[in-house]
Amino acid sequence: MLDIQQLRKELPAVVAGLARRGVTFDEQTFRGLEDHRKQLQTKTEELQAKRNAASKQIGILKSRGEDTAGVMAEVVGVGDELKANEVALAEVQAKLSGFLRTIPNIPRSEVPQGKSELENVEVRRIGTPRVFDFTPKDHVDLGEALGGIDFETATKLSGSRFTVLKGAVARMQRALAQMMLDTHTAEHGYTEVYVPYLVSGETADGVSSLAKFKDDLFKIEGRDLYLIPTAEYPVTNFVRDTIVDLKQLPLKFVCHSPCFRSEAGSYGKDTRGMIRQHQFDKVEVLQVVHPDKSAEAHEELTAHAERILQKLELPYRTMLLCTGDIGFASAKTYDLEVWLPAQSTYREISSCSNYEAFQARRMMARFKDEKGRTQNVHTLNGSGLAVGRTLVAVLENYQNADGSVTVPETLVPYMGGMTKLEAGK
RNA sequence: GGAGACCUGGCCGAGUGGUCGAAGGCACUCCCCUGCUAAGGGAGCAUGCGGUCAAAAACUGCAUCGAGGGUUCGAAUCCCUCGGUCUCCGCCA
Repeated sequence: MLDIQQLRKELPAVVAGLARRGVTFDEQTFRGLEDHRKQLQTKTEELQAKRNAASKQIGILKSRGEDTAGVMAEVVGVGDELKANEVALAEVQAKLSGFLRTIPNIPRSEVPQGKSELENVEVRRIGTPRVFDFTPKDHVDLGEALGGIDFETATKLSGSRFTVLKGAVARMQRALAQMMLDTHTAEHGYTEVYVPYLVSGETADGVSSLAKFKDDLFKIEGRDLYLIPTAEYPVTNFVRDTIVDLKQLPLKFVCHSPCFRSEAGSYGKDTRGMIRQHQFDKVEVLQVVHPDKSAEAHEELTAHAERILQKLELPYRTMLLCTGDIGFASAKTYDLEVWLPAQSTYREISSCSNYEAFQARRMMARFKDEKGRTQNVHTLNGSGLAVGRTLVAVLENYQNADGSVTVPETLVPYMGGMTKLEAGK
């Protein structure tokens, strides 16, 4: 959510900032609602003050045993008038809040202007894609030949966009998650957390706009519960409605969780394989920081995610998303894209965002600053990494001509010493 | 699933219709006193949204005692619904 104070005082700057991401801020509607709100609020509070004063007076008179009829008569009509105003005010405030909560964040100035992902900017490219002396298979062919990926059974159980993993491939997925967790806790200073995979609507709306994105979430029928699309949902809400002590910042959490996405609107996209699934595992890193530190923390957090790719020796590139491709709540986002030889292309495997105070305002996450004033914290998070896609990348990049897959060195200890995935083993 | 108890400020804890945003204590901050890792005295110390204001400070209005409704001139206090916590029974991994 944007800062209402900023909207009141620096509206042109906000309008310009949003225009960069192709969003037209409806000034008319905002001004109309805001004026209406002000008028109703003033009126309502006046009436409340009147009622409060009279009631207090009645209390005093009664305690003295004096007559209260006169004062009573004065407030006779106030109740109804007040009620009407309160109802109207609540309506306007709900509208205003609903309006504001669907306005996306303003991109930072260094975020490049652009319309779509085509205009994202490559920041760096690490590692060189391997040159194969045979035609590399994709993970579907590799996995099925190894007996480790079973889409048929998954489809029988749950329909499309689900996967069953077996044997050493299933273990490799577990190994990847373990390695990521160990790296972020032992080397990067994050605290591991385990969280609910179902969250309330309020929690969901804290990190992003529930109104805008509820079609992307799986909802529990008849209950105010949603399957999390990322651990960001529960973990960022740790600080909802709290005032964090300055000394506690930065908070750094890492969480391994399954993620559930309805993928409504992506029919026909990535239908083959386990690139786009209704359920996948992800290790998410999150930070809650002092506003002065978020830009720096964003670079650091992105480097933490990159470290996993480096350990796995997977070629990747880091993209700075342009204004047209950046997420709703984000002020700046880096995507990490891993090389997939079968597709001869880089595919997103991580997204690292600085939300600045956008989420903090939505969820009332604050801290007391050096001068003792309450301020919103800044929140950041990133995938470190999407485990399913990492498995895909390892299978494809480490495949051999005979269909076996070499286990990346860093994973060997997590695989019980196994150095190669082979069919039938 | 059944029965009962309960939900007040960072924490503990008073308060069952009227000068209550809320006693007291602890914690914390500042000041004073004190020659010793302590004690004493004083002051301050919730959050949100408005207004005065360029802004800060300050002042001020309104709201908030789990959430939402209701009764009332007036609700932390009474009623209803929901949520949560605890205890006992049942059931279960």
